[in-house]
Amino acid sequence: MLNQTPNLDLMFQALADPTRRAMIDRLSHGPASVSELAKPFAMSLPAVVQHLAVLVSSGLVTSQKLGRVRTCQIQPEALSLAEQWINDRRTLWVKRLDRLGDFLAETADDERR
Amino acid sequence: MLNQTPNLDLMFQALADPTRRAMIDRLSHGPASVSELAKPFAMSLPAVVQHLAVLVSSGLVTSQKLGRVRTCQIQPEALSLAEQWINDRRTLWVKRLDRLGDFLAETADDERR
DNA sequence: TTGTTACTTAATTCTATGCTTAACCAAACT
DNA sequence: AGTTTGGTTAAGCATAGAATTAAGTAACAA
Repeated sequence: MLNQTPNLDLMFQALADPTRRAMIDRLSHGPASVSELAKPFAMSLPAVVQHLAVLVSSGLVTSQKLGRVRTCQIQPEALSLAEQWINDRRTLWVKRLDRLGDFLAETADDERR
Repeated sequence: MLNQTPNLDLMFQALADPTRRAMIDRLSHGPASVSELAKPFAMSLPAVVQHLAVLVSSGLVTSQKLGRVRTCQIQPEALSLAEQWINDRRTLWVKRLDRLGDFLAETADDERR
């Protein structure tokens, strides 16, 4: 059923487009139909739907159709995954800086003796 | 000096490529030269340098040349910015869920009376 | 049943991205 | 001085991405 296997390539690719980020922004306030999502944009409906498809296949958004309206919502676990990846790398770098700081402090300490 | 004005489009675009994420991963352990960065990859040096250029113009990485070797390092504030964007949207969604939960709990409460 | 709404599909166009090879430059050895 | 090392520049190519228009379907409403 789910073809939204979360994948960092697809997720970051999806987030790289301002239209798609605006759509996520909208969805962060609650679910929306395709035409609701499309309203703020000066582009054709098929274009919006293509953007939506990118978001869905990245796993960041899910959607289901009821009658003739398709409702979309954010997938917070997927967002979390992307967030985590960045955080992990950033944290690693900061920890390394800390160790470097310790080392320099120690060296300065040795100098003083 | 800095053409790395952090820009979400460019940052997420930069993060969307596995080669570039691997480069960031490498740099999260400490600075590296261009050829050090290139070593793990089965692609030409110019290709690696092009990836590096994407990272630099996104603001995620900086580099400077000393003699003939260019040293690269991660820019954690830029990473932070991307991380923040995701976190803000995800958090908004979760808060909305909480309010919805409260509402449903209240409604159930009313039912019981 | 006829029209309108809410999408969906398909074909096309144009630009951007990721890669390659070849040639070049300048610092550092020998 | 000559060579290797580390990186840069440029040109070209193939694939992927963002948009368009036109035509189609299926649900609901009058």
